[in-house]
Amino acid sequence: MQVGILDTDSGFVHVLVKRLEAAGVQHRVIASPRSHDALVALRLSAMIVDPAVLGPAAWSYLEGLCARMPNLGLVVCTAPVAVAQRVRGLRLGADDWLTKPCHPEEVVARLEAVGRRRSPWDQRGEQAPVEVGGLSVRPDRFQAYAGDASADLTRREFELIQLLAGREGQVLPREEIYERVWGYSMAHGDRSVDVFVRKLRQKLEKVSPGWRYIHTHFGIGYRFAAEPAVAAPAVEPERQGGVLLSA
Amino acid sequence: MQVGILDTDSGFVHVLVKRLEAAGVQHRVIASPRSHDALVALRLSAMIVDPAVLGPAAWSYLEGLCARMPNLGLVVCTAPVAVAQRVRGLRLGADDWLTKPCHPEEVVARLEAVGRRRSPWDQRGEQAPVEVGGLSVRPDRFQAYAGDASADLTRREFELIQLLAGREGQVLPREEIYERVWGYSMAHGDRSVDVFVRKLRQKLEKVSPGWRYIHTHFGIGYRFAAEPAVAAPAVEPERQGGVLLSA
DNA sequence: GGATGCGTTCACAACTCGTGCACAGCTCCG
DNA sequence: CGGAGCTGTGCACGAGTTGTGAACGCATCC
Repeated sequence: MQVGILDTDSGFVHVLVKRLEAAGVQHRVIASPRSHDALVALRLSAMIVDPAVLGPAAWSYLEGLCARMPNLGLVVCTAPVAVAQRVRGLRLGADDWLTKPCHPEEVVARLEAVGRRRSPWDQRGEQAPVEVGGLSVRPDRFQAYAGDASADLTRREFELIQLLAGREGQVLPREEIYERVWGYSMAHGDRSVDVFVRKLRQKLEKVSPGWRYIHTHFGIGYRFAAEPAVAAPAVEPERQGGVLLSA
Repeated sequence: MQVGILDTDSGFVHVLVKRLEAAGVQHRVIASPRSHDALVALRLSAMIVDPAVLGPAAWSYLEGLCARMPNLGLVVCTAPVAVAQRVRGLRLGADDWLTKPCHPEEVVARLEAVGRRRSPWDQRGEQAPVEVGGLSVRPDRFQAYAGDASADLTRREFELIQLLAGREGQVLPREEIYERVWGYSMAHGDRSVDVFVRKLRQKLEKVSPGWRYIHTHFGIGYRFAAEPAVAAPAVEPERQGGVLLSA
């Protein structure tokens, strides 16, 4: 988990950093506000923010941040403010809202609590393997099995197939896939999803030849379902024409 | 989201319940501690707990709860305690820890923040499938089902059948169909609706042979209704058409 | 420092879907 | 019964979407 700290209170930041180090949490201090794109590039899992740093545009900045990176864990840490402010922040998308002075140990604990919920695939060891149509995806090994064949999966590949197989039969729009796997919203022209679908198809083809698992829905996204590859399944492929009428 | 409230502070509970009602959140008050199994049966998404209710076994009770229901959002709400206690609770698996007195509005906001993260794929409001005369159109799959046969639908096809089937029995004028599905008004001489009706008829015929779902009303538009395809043209049961035209 | 593996981006090929058109078949009305 | 106007159907084109191979940057590991 990579945590970003956006705050100017150097004393607080210093103490916090020491705690994070003690807890073995990766982190980086962000001295001044940055564009959302710049933050995306940092690949953060969570952020600790004091909106005071952001000046008058704080609310819209936070709102934009939550829109751009829906999977970012956001812990706000401010001087005492009215309840209404805290509620507004939480409604906006913040995961927690602490009031200074706060104990760094508690900040870390809350950060971990947020992270625990944030991305289910981080706790993959505890997740039950997904078993669909003769294929099983094992979270504890980053592998896909079918019979006695198996394929190693990279992190992205694993997250992608985990998401797809976990929603067997449903068509997942590209945007949703991107948000859930990558953690932030898709930029126009981004083809990463397609590329990883291709990689997965290649690996699955090797593991379980003659079967097709990831189906394209043109203009929408992808759907996971175990179906024989070539032989025409009951209704699926349309070979249009009078055949239909004569049937 | 079904929320459980486990607390004996009746004043607090009362105010909280009113807030939850105002926010339209399903909830139920749990007067006294129950076994984990009993809680599982309640199908809660989240819980608000004051561990004071639990007596000396509070920690182990909470620990067991988190182990038994890892997906349960857990918001703890106590009288002031030491930081170490809060940290312990959060580490144990609690998602948030509030100190009384706390504003009910904030409790609800934090509950929602927890729910937002809890399990991302539970919260996607799934559109209900349209079920008409043995045919079901599933919005989450972009498919039409009848029995065990199914057909993939393209976006336009799906939107069109969704509209028609959603207004079973009604005759929809071409212009209205066009405006609702295409989003803008039909140019003179545009035959797109007809073409897509044809495509849908082909696919539905294959999914559910012997049935006719999309009926033409000459000069007006189309009507969706499940009717056996009549091979015998002798006695036409289509007296409806004339009625409609004369009306 | 070099090698390897991963994620991303790019360019081009292949494909799908939506649409317009032409013609055939049908319905309604006089 | 015949004609005008709708509707059904097949075909083909083009824009936009997706598949695919390769190259690049970056991090990690030796």
